[in-house]
This record gives sequence, C-alpha cells and structure tokens, in this order.
Amino acid sequence: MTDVTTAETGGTSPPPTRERLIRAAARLFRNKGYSGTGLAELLAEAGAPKGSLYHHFPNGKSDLALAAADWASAQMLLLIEASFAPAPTFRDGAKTVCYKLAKLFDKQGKWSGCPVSATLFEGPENEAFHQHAAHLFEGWITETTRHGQRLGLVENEARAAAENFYILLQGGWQLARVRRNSDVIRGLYLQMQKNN
Amino acid sequence: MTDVTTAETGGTSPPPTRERLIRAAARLFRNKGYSGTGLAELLAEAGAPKGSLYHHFPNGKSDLALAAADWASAQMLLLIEASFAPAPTFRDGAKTVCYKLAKLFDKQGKWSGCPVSATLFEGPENEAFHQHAAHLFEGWITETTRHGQRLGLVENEARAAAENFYILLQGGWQLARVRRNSDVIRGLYLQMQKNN
DNA sequence: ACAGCATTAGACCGATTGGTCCAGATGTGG
DNA sequence: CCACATCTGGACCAATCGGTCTAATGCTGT
Repeated sequence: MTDVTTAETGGTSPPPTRERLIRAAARLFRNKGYSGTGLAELLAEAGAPKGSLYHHFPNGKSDLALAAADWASAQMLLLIEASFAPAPTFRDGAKTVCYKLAKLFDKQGKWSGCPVSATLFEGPENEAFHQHAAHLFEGWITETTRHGQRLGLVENEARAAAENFYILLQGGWQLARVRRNSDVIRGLYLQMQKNN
Repeated sequence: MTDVTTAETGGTSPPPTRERLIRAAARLFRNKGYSGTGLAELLAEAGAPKGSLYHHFPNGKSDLALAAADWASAQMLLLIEASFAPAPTFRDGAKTVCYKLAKLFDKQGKWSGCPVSATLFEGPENEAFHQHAAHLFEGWITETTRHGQRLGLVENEARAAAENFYILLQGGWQLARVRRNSDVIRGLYLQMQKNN
C-alpha cells in the first residue's frame, strides 16, 4: 500500500508532504542517528505537523525510518546503475561510483553517514529492522554483481568483486567521515582486488 | 585527575564501579548507540546508582561515552599488538587480527558494532566527539603502520597498507553484522592489496 | 574514637520524548 | 453545491530523558 501512494505522485509535482518527511528523515537520521533525532526536530525540518506524519506513516517514527532507508537505498541503486551502465569495464564503473559518492559526501557536509546503516543499525534492536537493512544491502551487492557479470566476469568473480567493493565503500566512507576528506572515497577503486 | 583515580586501582581488585560503568557503556553503546541507550538502563546494567555515575564522570553520559570509547580503543590496540608482534610478515599479522576480531564478533552476539564509532558518530554533533573519534582511529592506523615498517615495508607502503587494512576492517565488520556471519571478517586479510 | 574525604544511594526535577486524538481545512466526484 | 474521503494542524498525554542535589555510608589516617 505504501508504494501505491508513492507512485501516484505522477510526474513533476511540488514536493508532497510524504516525500518531504522521507527526505527530512533520511537527512537527519544519517547525521544524528535514529534515536538521536526527535520527532519535533524532524517535523520542523520537513515543515509538517504531527498529524501528517501519523497519517502517512501509521506506525510513526519506525515506519518513517524504513521508508527513509528504502528511499536512500533506491538512490544508491540509481547511482550504481548510472555508473556501471556506460562503463567499459568493471573497474571503470567502480571508479565512477567512487567519484560520484565522493561528490555526494562533500555535498552532504563531509560528515553524514550511510543513511541505511544509520537508520537500521541503531534503531530498536528490532529483528524487522535488521532484516530490512540486510535486504537493502544485499540488493546493492546483487546489482553490482549483475554488472560485473555483464562486463565479463564469471559469476564467482563478479560476486567476490561486488562484495569486496561494497566492503571498501563502507569502510572508506567511514574513514572519509573521520577525516572529513572525500579523497579517501575517491581512491577506493584503486584498492580493489585485481584477482583472487 | 581522571587518570589518577583509574591508576590507583592497583593490581587485581574486583571490578570497581568506575570500571563497571565503562564496560556497561561500551557494551550498550555498541549495541544500541549513544542516544539509544538511556541512563536508567545503563546504570542497571552496571549495577550502580546515579550518584556514582556523576561522581566518577562529572559531565555524565558524554564523559562516560568518551571513557568507554577510550577503553574500547585501548582493547583494540592490545589486539593489534598481540597479533602483529609475533608475526613474521605483515600479512600474517593482519590475518591474526582478522581471526581474533571474528572471534570477538561471535562472542559479542554477532550483532554489535564498533564501540568507538557507535559512541562517537551518533552522539551530539559535537566537535569534541568527532576530534576524539578521529584521534582514536588514527591511533589504530599509526600503530598498524609502525608494525608494517618493522616488518619490512617502507613508510609509504606501510601507511597505505595500514589504511587499506583499516578500511577493510570497518567495512567487513559491518557486512558481518548485516549477515550475522563472522566469516566475512575472517576472510578480510585475503582482500588486502598485494602492492600498489 | 574521631575527623575528613570518597563514594553510594536514590528522591526529585524540568524538559523532551514518541504517540494519540479530534477539529478543521482541503479537495474531488456526484 | 453538497457529501465524502483525504489530509493537516496542534492540543494533549504518560513515560522517559539526562541531570541535580542531599543524606547516608563507608573507608582512611591519626
């Protein structure tokens, strides 16, 4: 049912409330974490009253968190697709991902974390949250694996390369955050395994 | 002044209150994050009343968080030392680190995050917290670099290898958390760069 | 035995938390 | 122009938050 509402927003409409809530949540959660963000602050950022939140997300904060994680993950999948699709080799695609992410990191203030992990790791020790995070992350790896195969790697190679790349991205993003320096991310593709 | 109190705990005494608070904080923070952990829960876990907390840590939760991060970081440095000191090559040392960390990950319930990042990233958007985290993490890298040089790498190589290893550890630990599977960590050393 | 300090114990506080609820605004099809 | 469903606005709530404060309780050296 969630998807329906989202999909109904045909074409180019001004940001509807639901969307504003999701984006505000993604932004705040990745900076201050799930429990670190209060509803008051969140609603102020989104410019929406409490009634709207509980209309669009009956379960409140946790529902919104899942939606925000979904949204952020979808953005990441788009970035992966846009980077690998025109790439002649897997390494080229990976390089583009790194550069795009580095740019994003800078635009977000050289400080934010991964919205998905910020939302889903720190939240309630809820099993559903963990499952959700796992599903989203595996999606990134699966998609990257697909591109690897398309670009000439056999399945095992592709899967290993995708996992290796994902690990580097997560670790590299964190070091970039520590150093407030996106160059760490920009250079990650150089650290990929040539073979294994 | 803080250090004096700590140091006074000569030799082998039963866990003093201060220590119990630090350990409880480290444990809870890495599972539920800084803001996700309430004082009540923390004190219950440590078996200490509120007065003790504010006696040992005048600034309350945030002071305790810094101490817990310090403690966790020191543990990590011990683990690094114990792994690299007897190792014949850098790669062997790294392999041992991976295996020890994987074991630790399992012992902690296949779920916990890095205490330092959990404590310091999600806390107040405080600059002091960020500085502290950066200092601790760079300490890990510095120490690993030192071992790299001792084991025959020239400075640039050693530094690059240490950073590469750190990135893999952070990213790998997170993927292990996603999959609840420590094998990810165990295999990280295989993904280190052979050269660069 | 006493003085003096370190530590513990927990009642208490205002602020903020996430959540509920309903009255009113808004829009849409008949 | 109305009837109906969607959505917004915000007052209100109990629970919990982190933090303060004071009285009691050790433990120490003299």
